[in-house]
Order: sequence, then C-alpha cells, then structure tokens
Amino acid sequence: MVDSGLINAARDFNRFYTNFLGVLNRAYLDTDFTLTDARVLFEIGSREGVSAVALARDLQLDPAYLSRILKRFRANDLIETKADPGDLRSQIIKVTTKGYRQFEELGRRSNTQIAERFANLVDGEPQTVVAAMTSIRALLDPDAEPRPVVIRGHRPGDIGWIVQSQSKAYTEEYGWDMRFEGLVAEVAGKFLANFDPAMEYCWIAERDGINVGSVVITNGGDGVAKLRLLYVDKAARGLGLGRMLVDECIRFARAKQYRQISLWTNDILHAARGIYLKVGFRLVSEERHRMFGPEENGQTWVLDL
Amino acid sequence: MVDSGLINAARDFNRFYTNFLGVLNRAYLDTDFTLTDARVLFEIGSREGVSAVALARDLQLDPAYLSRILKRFRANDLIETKADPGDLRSQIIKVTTKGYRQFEELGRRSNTQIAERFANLVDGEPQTVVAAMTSIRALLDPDAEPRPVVIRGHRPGDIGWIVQSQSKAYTEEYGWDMRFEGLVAEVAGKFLANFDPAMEYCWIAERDGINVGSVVITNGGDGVAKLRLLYVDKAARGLGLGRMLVDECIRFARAKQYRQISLWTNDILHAARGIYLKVGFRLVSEERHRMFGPEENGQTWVLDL
DNA sequence: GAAACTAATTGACTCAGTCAACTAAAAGCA
DNA sequence: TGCTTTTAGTTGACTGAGTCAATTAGTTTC
Repeated sequence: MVDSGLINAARDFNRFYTNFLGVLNRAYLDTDFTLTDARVLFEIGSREGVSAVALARDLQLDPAYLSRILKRFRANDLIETKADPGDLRSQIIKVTTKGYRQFEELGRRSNTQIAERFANLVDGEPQTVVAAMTSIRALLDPDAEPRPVVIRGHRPGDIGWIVQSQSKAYTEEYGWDMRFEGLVAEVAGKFLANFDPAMEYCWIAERDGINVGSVVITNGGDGVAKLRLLYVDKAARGLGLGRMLVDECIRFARAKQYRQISLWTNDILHAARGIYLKVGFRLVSEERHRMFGPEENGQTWVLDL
Repeated sequence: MVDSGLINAARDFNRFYTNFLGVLNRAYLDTDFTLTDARVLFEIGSREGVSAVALARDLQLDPAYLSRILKRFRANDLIETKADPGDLRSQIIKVTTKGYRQFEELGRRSNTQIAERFANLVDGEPQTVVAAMTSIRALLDPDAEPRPVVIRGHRPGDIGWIVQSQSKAYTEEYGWDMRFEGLVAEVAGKFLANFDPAMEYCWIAERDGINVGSVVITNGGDGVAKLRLLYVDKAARGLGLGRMLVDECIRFARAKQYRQISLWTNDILHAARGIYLKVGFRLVSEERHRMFGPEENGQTWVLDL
C-alpha cells in the first residue's frame, strides 16, 4: 500500500492543476474552438494521417462525438479525409493548409498563456518546472517517449551553466572543492573573452530547453586543438551523448585543419576516459595532484588527426 | 522571452496531464456526482463555512451555476447554509453529517484511483512524483504563500550561476554581447581561485532553493574592498534585496577594517546606482566604453568607511 | 462462408454550463 | 444623511457539448 500522505499530496496537486489547466484553456474562449476541438486539431496537425479510432482512443473521446467534430472540420475545410487503402473502413485524416494555419494559431495562443505564467518566475525556475513535469511524465505516462536531444552552439548564459553544473556535479560526486569551480570559471571566461569563431566552438546539448551537456574546442596554437569542459548531466547519461559531443569536436577539428586534439582530464572520470579511448585518443602523460582537494590522477590525452 | 523549448515541453505536459486527469475523474462516473459537483463538495467539506463567492472564485465557477449546485446539495441534505451575521448577503456553507460521509466517499474513490497509478511504480518513484508536483505547485500557484529569501555564503555551483544569470539578463535587457559573459566568468573564476576567506566573501540570496541574487567582496589591496557582481534576478526585484546585499557588504567591510569600498558599474544599471547613492557611495570617475557592444558609461564609485 | 468483430456514422436526447436580468445588502461618497 | 455604485446570491431562458443506441460497411476468424 502506498503512503497516504503521498496520495493526499498528489490529490492536492491534481486539484490545483485542474484549476490551472482550466485557466490556461481560457485561451480558446474567444475562438470558435472548444478545448476538445483544439485537442483534436492539435493531434491531427502533429500526427499527419491518423485514423479516427486512434484519435478517439488517445484523446479518450466518444467515437460518435469525434465523428461529428471531424465532420464539422471537414465542412470548414480544416481537414481532408480519405479511405485507408489498407483498411477501407478506416480513414486517413490530414490537415489542409487552412487547417494547418489554424493549428499554428492555436499553438501560438497556448504558448502565450504558458509564457505569461513563466514570465513571473525567476530565471531558472521555468527550467525547474519543466524538469519536474518531465519527471512526472516519465513515471506516470506509460507511453512517454524518450525526448530528443539537440546539440547547438552556445548562447548567453550557457558558459555560466557549464561552470555551475560541472562544479556542482564534481563537488557532489568526487568531493572536489571550490578551486575546481574557480578553474572552470576561468577557463570558460577566457574562452569567451578571446573567442575566435573561425577556430573555436562550444557545443551545448539541450533537451526540452534544458541544458544537459557541453564541450568546447579552443585553439591551443601550433595546430593543436584543445578539447575542454566535456560534461553530460546525470539525468542524460547513458544516451551516448558524451560520444556525440566528442565526435562533433573531432569533425570540427578536422575541418579546421588542426593536426592534433589534446585534452586534460582526471582518471576518476571513467565514462569520459572510455570515450577518449574508443575514439582513438592516447594517454601521453600523467601526474598526481591535489588541485581540487582529494588526490587525483591528472592525465593528458592526444588524438592525431 | 522564455525559451520556446521550455514552453513546448510545458504544453506537452499539459496535454498529457489533461488526459491523465480525465482518466482519474472517471472515478465519479458511477456516482451521481459530476466532476464539478465533487470539486464543490470537496471544497465545502475541507473549508468549513466558506461563502458561495469564495467557492466560485477559487473553483472558477459561474455564480449562477454554483448557486444551482448548492440548491441541489441543500435539497439532498448534503449541506446547510445560514446567513453570515457579519454580512447578511453572504452565506456560511457547511456540510451536514450526510454530506461529510459523501465527501469522504468521494475522497476514497479519488485516493483509490491515484493509488492504482502509484501501484505500478517502483519503490521511491511515488516520492519522486510527489516531490516534482510540489515543486511545480510552489512555482505556478500564485496563492502559494510568499516564499522567504535567505542570504547565505556561496556553495559549489553558485559562481557558475552568477555568470549564467548575469550574462543572460544583461544580454537580454541591454543587448550586451558575450564578452560580458567572458568578463564575468573571469572575474568570478579569479575570485574563487584566489579566495581568501578572511577578507573576502560572496553572498547568495536564495528562495526555495533557487538563487535570486548575489554580491561579492574581494580584496583590492591597500585597505580597499571591491564590491562586485551585484545582481538581483528580475522576478525578485522590488523586495529591497539589492539594498540588503549591499548592506551586508558594508557591514563585512567595516568588520574587516577596510577603509574604503570601491566598485565599477555602468550608469545604465539604474537600480544599482540608486542603491549606491542611497548608502553613501560617491562617483569618482566615469568613461565611455564599448567593452560589451553598445556604448556605455562606465563608472567608478567609492564609499569611505 | 457464416459468425464475430471493428471503423465510422447518424438519430435522438439530456444535462452541464452560460448569459442576462433581478433582489437585497453593503460600501463609497459628497 | 441620502444617493449611487458595488457585491452576494438567485432565477429564467437557453444552447450546445457530449452520450447512448442503432446502423452500415468493411475485416478477421476458424
């Protein structure tokens, strides 16, 4: 039996969120769409070629009711339907150009509502909210798909994120002290201050608008690219993200005619070391140090391109 | 502007949760209560003696509709109402014994539904879900009580947060470019790398475990304390937080026998300038520069202690 | 090739929720 | 003080979102 305190808290949240969604759904008040209409159109718009049964099942709608909604949409030229050649009873539903515009308009309204709610929050809080939502969904939604990760160049604030997340993670996981954060901040700061877009780059891995990984290539001179600040957040480990980031670096370094990539790491970072080995880096030197508190094995690795 | 990835993720969650709540609310299907009825009865049952307006406001119901629901409840002997002696227009609504039994019955059904959902989860997961729910609610519920701000020393990750939040804010608000983030990261990194706990300090203002403000005192030598990186997040402005942080600095500098506090800022940062003036800083020099893109007026202020 | 099942539609209905108008008490105002 | 404006609650009149049962037509089963 599950703890009743938990259940009460969940009920409490559900009550609150019922209200909250009620407010958000006001967005449709001055359109000729009901919430149900909007849900249906959204589903059709984002899943080209669904069938009515699938819609009814996923949105938990009465088939009769849905049929009427679809009929109206068809009359208003928002959707087109044709029989599924594989099963002539079933139909393939698609939005028309007009329907797509409407779909986008509804999306815009919905976005505005949420943006308004988020606008009252401190920087970082929207990320917290979304992270919490994601974690709820991952556990309560049996068909939650893994969310896609995008890798992109850095934007304002990202360098600060790198400093923050790395120092937090490594102090927690390995007991390093604040000198580590100082080092990261200085490295990151110098990277930005002297940033040379022609030869240097910073990749940020992002999921649902939340940063989950990073890596940086800086110009070490003499045809040597320095790979720095490789990091993958705990919540996104096991997806091969570290490998993808390192691959980006190698591709970039080759394209920029570097002859070698060099990096400094600590052997305690096993996952990273595994990646470096796999892509062909070789260990060239090693030294024990206490730069961040506990004694560690600092290592220099290079990859000839 | 809030990141669109975040907004999409939130919309996604809302769509999912609309469905989820829809399923949960099936609990009332075989009772003679609608979801609205249940919400009303729940609210009356848990807040002895509410008025109809309060109910209508909190549950976002039409007063006419609510009035009819209450009438029905009264007829079914679920509630009793009497005029509020303090305001004869208003009524005090209470559940009867029968109403309370019904209230409990609905609660039980609702609990069962949630318990069923939780039953599919591994141990520890329900706790995660509830923690996530609580954190969403704390941030999105406007009626959640105002959350206290605490000012404390820095911890791992805080310096990165300073870099991130300041650079994000100033690029958005004043169009400064990434060299600003670079400068902040270097200043912050040096502060940490050479941190002298006897003469230096970093204050972080925190609300609900989330950072909302910062300031740093570093030793400039010669009896001069440098005040740096003063920042208050947008959503926490107007609480006098900036002033509190500066006061902390002054108190600290006095205690450490500094003879002067000096700081560099830009006149475009009006709120900060207002604080410096108010606590007695005086402007000693000024120069135009383009360090961060747009032309700005850099200013040096000092306060003799 | 008949029986059982599924996708979609239509007819017929109902009741949850809305809007406007009204009463009565309270609050504001000069 | 009396006048106007606002607020709490109620009622009449309505509508349209959503439900249920029955029907058609295609598909699967054995």
